[in-house]
Amino acid sequence: MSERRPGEIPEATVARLAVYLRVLTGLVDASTVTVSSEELAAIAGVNSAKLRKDLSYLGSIGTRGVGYDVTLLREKIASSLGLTQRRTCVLVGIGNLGHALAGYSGFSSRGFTFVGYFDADPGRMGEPIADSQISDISELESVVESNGVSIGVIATPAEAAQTVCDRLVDAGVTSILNFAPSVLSVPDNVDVRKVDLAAELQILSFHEHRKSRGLGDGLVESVG
Amino acid sequence: MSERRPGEIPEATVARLAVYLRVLTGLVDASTVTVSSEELAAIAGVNSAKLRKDLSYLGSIGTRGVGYDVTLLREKIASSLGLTQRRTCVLVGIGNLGHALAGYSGFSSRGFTFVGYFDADPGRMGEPIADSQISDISELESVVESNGVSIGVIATPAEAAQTVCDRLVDAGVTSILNFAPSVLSVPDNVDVRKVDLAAELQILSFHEHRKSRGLGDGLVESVG
DNA sequence: AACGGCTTGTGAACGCATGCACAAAGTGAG
DNA sequence: CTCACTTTGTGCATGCGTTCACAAGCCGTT
Ligand SMILES: NC(=O)c1ccc[n+]([C@@H]2O[C@H](COP(=O)([O-])OP(=O)(O)OC[C@H]3O[C@@H](n4cnc5c(N)ncnc54)[C@H](O)[C@@H]3O)[C@@H](O)[C@H]2O)c1
Ligand SMILES: NC(=O)c1ccc[n+]([C@@H]2O[C@H](COP(=O)([O-])OP(=O)(O)OC[C@H]3O[C@@H](n4cnc5c(N)ncnc54)[C@H](O)[C@@H]3O)[C@@H](O)[C@H]2O)c1
Repeated sequence: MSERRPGEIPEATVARLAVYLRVLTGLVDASTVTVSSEELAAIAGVNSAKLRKDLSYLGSIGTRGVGYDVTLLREKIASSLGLTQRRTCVLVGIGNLGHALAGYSGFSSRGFTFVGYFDADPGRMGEPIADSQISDISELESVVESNGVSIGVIATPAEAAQTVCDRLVDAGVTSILNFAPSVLSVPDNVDVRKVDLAAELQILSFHEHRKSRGLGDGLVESVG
Repeated sequence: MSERRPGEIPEATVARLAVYLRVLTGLVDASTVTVSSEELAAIAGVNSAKLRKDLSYLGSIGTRGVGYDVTLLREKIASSLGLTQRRTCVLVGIGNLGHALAGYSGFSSRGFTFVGYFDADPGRMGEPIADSQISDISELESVVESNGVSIGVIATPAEAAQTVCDRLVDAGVTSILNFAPSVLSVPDNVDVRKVDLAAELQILSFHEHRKSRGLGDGLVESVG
């Protein structure tokens, strides 16, 4: 009953696998051959037992008494994350943030190929961007369909996000990364991840607040 | 033992409070007076029981049979997140991403004031940016100390992140938002949140992989 | 003032995630 | 081959987070 089917990796683990992958790539570059769970966990900033449990979902990869083969482990994680094939993406909303994302080389080096950059502003049409150019949003569907794009990145204002999302989904996109501060509704088969930078700062603000509260006195304010 | 001290809000709840706050601000703008947990939860995209439990950590705010006073609830959440005072921040690393962040108006409108933009590139010194200008990284400490800055945002390359982080912490910053793909070590009293965009795409990639696996056959690939 | 209808606040059950602690399993020396 | 040493993989306990379900409480009506 508590058995987890092979291939069923917990969500929290998946998020950390991406971190391990990055660390391992660094180790490969440094020609490191093997690494113990203790070392790897230290670099990745996690508990070593947690790391071993995470890796155990991929099967038995390590060698007791030795550790993990860096190259092999890296490949195994990449394969689990579906990174053996490059994934095609489109970016919608080429403003402030969109330009930064388009100019970032880290996506390509990690296996993501952007095949389209779309904006609604007619004045931006044709503007060169990252070895390509900005296309009109009207071409979204044809590019998505002809390239079999599976991931859409939304960097439009919040008001436009749901509309853009609907168009992406209708065209066949099944994963969305949303930078707009808005909640998207999508069918069950579509995954959405959001990046809410203002919320990140507010969470930090909360902890600042909590810390400064503790300094003055040990009293808890209570009304009523 | 299972009692939670008043003021002790779970981490998962804090993250959602930021979302509720944004939704409520929208409702205030639309002159909405009261809202039920069911309505608010629908807009925020969460389960209504979860929302009520989240709000219950702030005290008893709603009115049974009626719902929540939008303005009051908004203020209560803002206060819990420590947003009654504006928070001062600095941004380090004014490249691709740094420019986008500096040009974003959403931070200021949500209570965050950036009092310094720093870069190590001498060629960028004095370049105008967001009603201010780029300062040399050597001025970091004095600006942080004289403004009582509590939040530092790092948008430098990964190699520089730990060094910048150490300087921020030494200067008195106690919260850090890190965009560089690197794990930062900090003292216990400092909070770090990281935004790893490539990891976000990799998590989506995992789910794409999982989805496409289920389509072909029910077989699990296993290498003996 | 009593009642019916609605919505909050929360007890309780469940499931997921974390971390300890150790048996199992491999290595290498002698 | 045996033994001492190292490190993995995991059973188990604990804690956190989510969801259900409902008693408690408030409002408007009669
Ligand atoms: N810039 C940041 O650092 C930052 C930080 C946090 C959140 N965000 C969020 O990211 C999103 C983008 O921010 P930005 O600063 O780049 O805004 P921006 O206004 O600079 O850019 C938005 C772009 O989207 C385009 N657009 C508008 N409607 C569109 C549509 N229907 N289809 C296609 N394109 C459309 C606009 O023409 C514009 O180019 C916003 O939702 C913002 O809240 C940005
Ligand atoms: N641009 C993106 O969309 C994006 C996406 C994901 C992650 N990131 C990460 O965000 C970070 C910044 O990305 P970017 O695209 O803006 O890179 P960038 O190279 O355009 O900008 C980095 C800036 O940091 C400055 N810098 C370098 N060392 C410094 C130091 N010690 N002190 C102060 N400033 C220093 C550089 O002069 C440069 O201006 C990187 O770590 C990158 O991996 C960026």
